[in-house]
Amino acid sequence: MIKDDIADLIAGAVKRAQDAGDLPPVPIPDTPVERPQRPEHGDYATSLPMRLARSARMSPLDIAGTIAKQIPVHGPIEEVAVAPPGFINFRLSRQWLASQIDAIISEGLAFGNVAIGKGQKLQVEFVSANPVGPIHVGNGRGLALGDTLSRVLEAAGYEVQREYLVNDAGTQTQVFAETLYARYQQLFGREADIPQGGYPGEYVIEIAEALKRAYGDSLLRPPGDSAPPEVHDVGIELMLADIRKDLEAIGVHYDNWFSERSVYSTGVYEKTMALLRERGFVSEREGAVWFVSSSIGEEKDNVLVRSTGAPTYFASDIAYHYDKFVLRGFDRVINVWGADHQGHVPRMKAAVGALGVDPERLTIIIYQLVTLKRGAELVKLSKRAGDIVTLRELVEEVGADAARYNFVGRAADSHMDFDIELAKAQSSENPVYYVKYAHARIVGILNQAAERGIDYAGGDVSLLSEDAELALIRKMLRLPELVESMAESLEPHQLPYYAMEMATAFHDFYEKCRVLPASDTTGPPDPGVTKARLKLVSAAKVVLARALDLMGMSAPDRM
RNA sequence: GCGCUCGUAGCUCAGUGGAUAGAGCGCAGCCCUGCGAAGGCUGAGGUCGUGAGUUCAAGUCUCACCGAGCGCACCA
Repeated sequence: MIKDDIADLIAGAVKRAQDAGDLPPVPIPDTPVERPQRPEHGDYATSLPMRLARSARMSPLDIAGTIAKQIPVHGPIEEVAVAPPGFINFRLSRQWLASQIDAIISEGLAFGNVAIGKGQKLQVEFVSANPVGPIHVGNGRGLALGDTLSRVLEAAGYEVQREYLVNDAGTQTQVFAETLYARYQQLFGREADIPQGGYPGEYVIEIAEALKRAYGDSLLRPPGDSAPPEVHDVGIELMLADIRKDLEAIGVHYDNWFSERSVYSTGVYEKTMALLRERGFVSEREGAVWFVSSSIGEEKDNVLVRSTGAPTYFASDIAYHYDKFVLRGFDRVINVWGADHQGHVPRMKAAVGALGVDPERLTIIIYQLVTLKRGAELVKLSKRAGDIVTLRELVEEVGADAARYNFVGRAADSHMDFDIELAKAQSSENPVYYVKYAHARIVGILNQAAERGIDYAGGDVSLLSEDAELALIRKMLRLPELVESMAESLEPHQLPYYAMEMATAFHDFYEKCRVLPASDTTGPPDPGVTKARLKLVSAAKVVLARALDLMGMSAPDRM
C-alpha cells in the first residue's frame, strides 16, 4: 500500500538526515502516517517532526524541513510540503493515481484484500442465541457485526470459521421443553399450564403443532408427568430450523453449529476438568466444585459443579473453549457477546489461561444492547414476557440489506437506539439505497457502452485529470487501508460510511464528467476520454461491489 | 455500593492525540430538451455532559462529578 511506502520514505529520510548530521541521533518513534482532513494538505501527512521536537531540541518546523529535504519527489509522490506547526504533507501524482485504475480492474473483487492474517486459523463465534425462541431484532446487531467482521478478516487473509454455539444442555432449554410440552398437551385438550418462567410466545404453539404433525399423540405421558426427553430434543431441533430460516433471511451463514451437549457426550468435559484439576485450579467446598480463579487475579472463585452435581454453564463453556483451542487448534478465537455477558469476560479469559492457553488468543467483543423503540415508545425485548420483535419481521419490512447496513454502522461500544417505525419509514430514503443506486447507475453506463459497441479495454487512463476523477480514485484506494485497520481493531463499523463516501464520490464524478457522448456517435467527450472514463467507471463498480460484499449486501444491476 | 460501556447538530450516529469537528435523516431554498433526479448544489443548525489535570497539541488520554444502559448467582 502507498501508505506503507510513504512511511518507508519518511523512515529513510530521517535516517539520511541523521547520517548527514542534520538531525541529532535521537530514537525515532513509529512513524505515524495520517490522512489530512483537508484536501489542500495533500493525500498523506506525518506529524513526526512535532514528536521529535523535544528529544531533538529543534523546532518542529526545522525538523520537518530537514526531513522533507531528504525525501525524493518522484514516482507516486508529486509534492512534499512542510506546513506549520510541523507537518510534512505528501501529494500523490495524477499519473500514479490514474495508473491505479488498471490495477484495481485486474484485481477485481479481490481488491481490498490485505495480507495480515497470513492464513491463521481464526474462529468467530457470534450471537449463539439460545434455541428457545426466534431470532429477535436485538440479535440482528450481533449478526451484522459478527458476519461483517468475519468477511473483513477473510479479506485480511485469515482463514475464518463462523460458529454458532447451541446451548442445548442448560436449564433454559429444559424450561422451554416443559413449555412446549404444555402446549402440546393443550392441543389434545388437556389442561396444562405454562411452567413458571416459561415461554408464553405464540411461536411455541406453532412448534407444538409441528410436533403433533410429526409424532401424533405418541409423546403424551400420563397427566402430571413432565416432558419426555424427545420433546426437549425434537423441540430444539424444530426451534433451530426456525432460527436457520431467520438467519437465512438476513443472509448469515454459519460454517459450524456446535452443540453444548457434545462436550459431555464426547468426553471433552471430563478431559477439561481433569486438566484444570491437574493444574491446581479446582477445589471443593460447601458441596460444590469451584474454579479457583482468585489465585490468578480474579475477584472471586466461580462454581463449576453445583452441589446438585450438575455442571454450570461456566464449566461447559470452559470445556467448549478447550475444544476450540486445544482440540480444534484455532490460532485465535473471537467471541462476539452482548453487553449482558460482560461480567463473564474476565473469568472466561482467566479460565482459558488456566487451561495453559495464552489468553491473548481469545478476544471477546462486547456489543452494547439495542434499545428498541416504536417512535417514542420503548419496546421491551423479552422471550419470557412473550413480547418479541423478530428479526424476520424487520427484514420483511425493510429488507436484509437495509437491516444489515444499519446494524453494522455503529461501533460495538455505542449504545444503539433502533426505532422500528423510523427504519420502516425511511426505507426508501435510507443511505443504503444511495449506495446501491450508485452501483446500478454504473451498470447502466457500462451496459450502454456495450450496446454502443465501445471497447474501452485499451483506454488510456492518463487522460484522467479532472478533480472529480481523481477524488474518486483516491476514495477507491482507501479500501485496502480500511480493511487493514478494521481487521486490526476488529471494528467493521466504518464500512457503511466508506460505502457512502464512495457513492458520493461517484455521483459527483457523474455530475461533472460526462462518460458517454451525448448522441450515439458524436459530441463530447472525445472518444479517448470516454474510454478512459469507462475504465474508471468499471473500477468504481469493482470497489463499490466489494464494499457491499464485505457488508454482506447485494450490488444490484438495476433498482 | 462496586465494575464495564456510553454522553458530539433537532434525531440517529462517525471522528487511528494533530491543522478550520463531520455524515445521514429532518428543516429552508435552487437545478433535468443530454450516460438512471433513488441524483446534484446552497443554507441554517455545535459551551463535543460538567470541572480539573497530562501534553508542543485533547472530542480523543487520566481523575472527579452528573446522567443513561448493562453486569455483580450453586441462571445462561
